[in-house]
Amino acid sequence: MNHEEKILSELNKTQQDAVSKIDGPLMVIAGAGSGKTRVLTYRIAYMLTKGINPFNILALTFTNKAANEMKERIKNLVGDASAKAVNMGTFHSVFYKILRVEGEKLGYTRNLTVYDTDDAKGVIKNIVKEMNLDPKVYLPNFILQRISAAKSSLLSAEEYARSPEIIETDARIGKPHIAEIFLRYNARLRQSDAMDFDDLLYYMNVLLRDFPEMLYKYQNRFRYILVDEYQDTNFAQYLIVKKLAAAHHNICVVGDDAQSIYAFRGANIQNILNFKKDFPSAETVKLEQNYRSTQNIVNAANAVIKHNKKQIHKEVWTDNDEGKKINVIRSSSDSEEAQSIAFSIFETKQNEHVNNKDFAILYRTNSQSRALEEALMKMQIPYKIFGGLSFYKRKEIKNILAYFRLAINNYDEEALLRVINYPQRGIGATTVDKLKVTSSQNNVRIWDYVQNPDNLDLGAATKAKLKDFALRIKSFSTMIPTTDAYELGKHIAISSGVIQDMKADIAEKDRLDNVEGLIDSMKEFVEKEPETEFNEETGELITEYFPSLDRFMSNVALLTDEENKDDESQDRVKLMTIHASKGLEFDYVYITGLEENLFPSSMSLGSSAEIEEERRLFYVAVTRARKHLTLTCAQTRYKFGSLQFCEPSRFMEEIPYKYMNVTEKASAGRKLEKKSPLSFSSERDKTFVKKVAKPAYQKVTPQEVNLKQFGNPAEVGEIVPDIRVYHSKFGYGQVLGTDGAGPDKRAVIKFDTVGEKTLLLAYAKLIIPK
DNA sequence: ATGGAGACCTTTTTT
DNA sequence: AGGTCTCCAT
Repeated sequence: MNHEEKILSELNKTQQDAVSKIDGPLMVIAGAGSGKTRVLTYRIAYMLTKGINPFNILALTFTNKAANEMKERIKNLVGDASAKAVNMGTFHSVFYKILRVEGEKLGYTRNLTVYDTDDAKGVIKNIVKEMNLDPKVYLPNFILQRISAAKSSLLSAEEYARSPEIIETDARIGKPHIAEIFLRYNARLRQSDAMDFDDLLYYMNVLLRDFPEMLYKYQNRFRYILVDEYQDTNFAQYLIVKKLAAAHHNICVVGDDAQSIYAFRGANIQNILNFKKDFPSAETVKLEQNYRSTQNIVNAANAVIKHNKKQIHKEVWTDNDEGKKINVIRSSSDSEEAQSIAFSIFETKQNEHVNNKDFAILYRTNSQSRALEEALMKMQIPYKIFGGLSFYKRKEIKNILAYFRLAINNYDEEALLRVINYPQRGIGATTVDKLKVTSSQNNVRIWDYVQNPDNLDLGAATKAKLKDFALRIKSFSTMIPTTDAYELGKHIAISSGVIQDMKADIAEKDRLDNVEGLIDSMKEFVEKEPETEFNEETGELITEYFPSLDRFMSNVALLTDEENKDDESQDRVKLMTIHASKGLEFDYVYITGLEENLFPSSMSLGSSAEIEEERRLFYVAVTRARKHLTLTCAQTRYKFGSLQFCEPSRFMEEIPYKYMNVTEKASAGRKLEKKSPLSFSSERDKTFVKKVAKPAYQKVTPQEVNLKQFGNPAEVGEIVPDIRVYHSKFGYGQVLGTDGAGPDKRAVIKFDTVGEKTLLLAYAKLIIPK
């Protein structure tokens, strides 16, 4: 059997169709758990064994996680080299790479910075302020949504300002200056050599629209296009894909309309519904066999999604066992809900000899994670929160990254404003305001004034401080080409005073650890085998390059989450929002907070379209489970610090009772007599409320708890050859030897799972196991 | 210029 | 409850 046949032999008939039809347009409607990722990865592997150049394949995903996972799986099928060479990533990251190279045609440079949502909001806040508008009327969030919606539908700021309908709408809602803000916002970003998330898609469209040679180049480069989660693409994404595929027509889109959960940010289900119109010769393959879940789960999910009117017809079915009934636990309060989940996990682990990592707890909003964390801590169950306050969104990380950004791109104004007085160097709000005002009046970049403040109305001491700051940043900038990312990162962290500032405050310990963690990751970046890159002109493979700070930053810019490659080696319960769980699967799943106004969210009660999106979200949640599903809800919950009464979610009642098993929990764990599964008399509700008691627990940070189970933090002096240590990222290992002294002392450690690493002890946080 | 006290708002979901 | 913003005292 040759390689090709082997690939096909591991698939069912419909999957084979989806994999082997590589020429011409194809739409794959993939039901939940039907092996969608398998089809995508096997399809790419199949193409590679057929001799297609990986350079000509473009695979677009929605999240970094999905891209990494697919890359990993293709590697296992066809080997490292060709897997690496496939152009694979999120829409945003792939187009960012292209725009860094081609952006000069659009007036940007290679140092192009990406502004995240916080940066964008900062810009808007400044503009609202300098226009003397009421910040309560012109809320940054709202403005940004308007701008984002416009850009996602490829409407420029000028077109926005010219459109009578839009102007009328904005006037009607009492915000007539949005158009002006939009114009200034774009100008400000351009001046900062920066793009926001939506710009990456918008300008990619401009590039393909206004530069025929670019269209030609990328059409020929990306001869085979695959798009994952097609139901979640917005207009800008849709049009890029359509344009790129227009020459060769080798486009395969994979999606499931039932799992479209991003309409709120502009995703358009019509894209998948209209695929046949755009590509009349398109074939459609429907994957309907679910390999993931038990019959109970599949049946329940089907019953739920039936309540939606708009959908592509499909019958998802499974050959798997009937499985256990879906558990429903109703608790009196949010903290009790969390406790009963923790207890259920504990019990299941005992009875079925399974691991922590086989469990996932899903919730609608990030704020629900707190109660769950507390309960898990109390029961000593290790856990990991995915998403939420992601690593790269933490203040200390953003601060240090702002230094890096500013060193790379001196015009990055948001980065400049973030660090101009951090750590404090006597450049206070008054000075900064003066800089902002003068800069916007004279249309001069703030950076230029910081470098040369002589003509400004400022005291001599202040001017000296500004110059000093500029010189320092400049000195970082000049080091970029010659100093690797790790060395320069370390240098900036220290000589900017950031490290010292955090060391001064013992309460900043965790933050310091995070910054040191970032610098550790820079060391890894410098040491690891370089990513394969292409020379844009020749298509030639480049594997050797200098691991400079700007390269590091271009890799990090669009990461929204910590790398979690070693997830599976960490035995922890997983906590995440349902949105973040899309595409993943777990043996045991808990869906929490099934209450009206929470899930479905109170924000979505306005229209049936929004309720349907919430229902699809619930469908996604249910179909994450392989073996067993538990639904939980509480009768009271703290919201904004005050106690709220909650009704069970309508979604629970959409699951036929025959698939469920209902448990009611009072605070003492006492079982209550039950009548109908989900209705409670108001009187009983009151008795529940009385019993709500705050558990007495000691407030400890997750880090502390997680460390405690492994041992005590090691002093640098304790690290000697032969001892066993634990590292939060690499796990257990043995010290082979040490080298250097003082802050430069290093240890070579052989880790059980990841092999030998050299760590700088001042940065590595090692633990001596109990 | 800085820091602390108090008012105020928040919660969808993410690249 | 927790974070951010505003105002006032130092």
